[in-house]
Amino acid sequence: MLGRPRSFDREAALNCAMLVFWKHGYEATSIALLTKAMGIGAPSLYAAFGDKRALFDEALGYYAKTYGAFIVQTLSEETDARRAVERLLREAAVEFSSRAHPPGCLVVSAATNCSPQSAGVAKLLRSFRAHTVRTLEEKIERARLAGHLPHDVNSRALALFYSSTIQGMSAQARDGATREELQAIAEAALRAWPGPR
Amino acid sequence: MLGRPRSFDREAALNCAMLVFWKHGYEATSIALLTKAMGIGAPSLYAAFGDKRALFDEALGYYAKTYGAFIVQTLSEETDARRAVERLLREAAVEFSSRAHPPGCLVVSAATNCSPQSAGVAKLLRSFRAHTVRTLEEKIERARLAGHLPHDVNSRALALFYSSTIQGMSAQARDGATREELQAIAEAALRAWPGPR
DNA sequence: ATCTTTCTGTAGTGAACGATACAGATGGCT
DNA sequence: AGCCATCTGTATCGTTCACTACAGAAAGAT
Repeated sequence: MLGRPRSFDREAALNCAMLVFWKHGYEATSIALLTKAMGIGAPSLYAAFGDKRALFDEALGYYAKTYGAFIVQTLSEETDARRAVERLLREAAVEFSSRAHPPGCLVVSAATNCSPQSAGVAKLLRSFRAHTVRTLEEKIERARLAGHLPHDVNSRALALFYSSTIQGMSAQARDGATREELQAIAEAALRAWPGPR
Repeated sequence: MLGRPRSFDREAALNCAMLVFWKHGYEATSIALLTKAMGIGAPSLYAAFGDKRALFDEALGYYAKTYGAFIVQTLSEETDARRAVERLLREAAVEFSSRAHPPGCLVVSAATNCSPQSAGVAKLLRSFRAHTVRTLEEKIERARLAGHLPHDVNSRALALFYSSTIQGMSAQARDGATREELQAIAEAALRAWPGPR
């Protein structure tokens, strides 16, 4: 190691940047807003993270490993489709409404309003969401083939419904919904799980 | 009438502006993008509509009277709560996925990513959505008191669930969901309507 | 036909955007 | 202690932002 050492905690700064992106979204977050929240100057930001886009990509990765980890974990740990969806929705209700960080989900809400020149960010997040839908769909399809679900269930449609529920819960959280309200939404959505009526 | 008459159709221009706001959201829509889409110069825009915010407000009102009218109409015409929700979701599925205009709902998606200085737009749209939830909640509560629903139904929670479903459908439409997929989401959500299982 | 009033196009306003040049500060290394 | 690669703060880059001053064009009123 040579030269003057960095005067700030890189991970702590990254965490701060992520919170700002989470709250305002990619485009609406200015470098000035970031440097203020991270407590560093612009040159330090660029030296440590590249440019705004690279910082966002890294912040997104950090989100996936921390606050968004419950989704990845649930999808990998829960083999039973019904249990996976239950846990996904119930944990989302708690996570999205936590006062310890911005409401909702960064992957859902960080790039819904995009000008043409930063369409790449919207595309990246969309691919993240598409991956979640696909994983959920496969899980449901396996359950259907195993006979845990009626044969006429449309796996893709069901996966889209619960993905849409998560996006709706994120939107409601950003509109100020409380934990109890999000939990009620989750339970209502779970009533739509296929089965004899 | 005195002076040189306006060389463009004001309502047609307003319609174009609305489509751009619908597609990119309030902040990500620049004046340059607007003037290009409207086919007029910046001074004409400012003379006819005021400033960017006033233009957005008027575009929002125009949206409410045209593409978004089905929500207002459904909420005013359908007295039966169940029928209102069914019609809301089924018409939203068709409307949100139409190729004749940007996907999703302008009220849901035009100001989700906002910098602090245009928080007023986000607040305005949020109040629109809150009004919808309240109207739906009152309709459901009346149905519950009339005995059309189990007594232990939480009217607010159910209204939030279907509002959340609409927001989720808008998000899915923007992610590229087809009409059939949105319809499947709507039907799934309708399975959550309270009743004996 | 001329006047008057408004609109249109060019061209440019100050401010904020993302991103940097530069010089001085800093601390591990020899 | 002195060296030197790297970081930090100031001050600024060119671009784009929302917005407008100004001059010429256009048509109803007379």
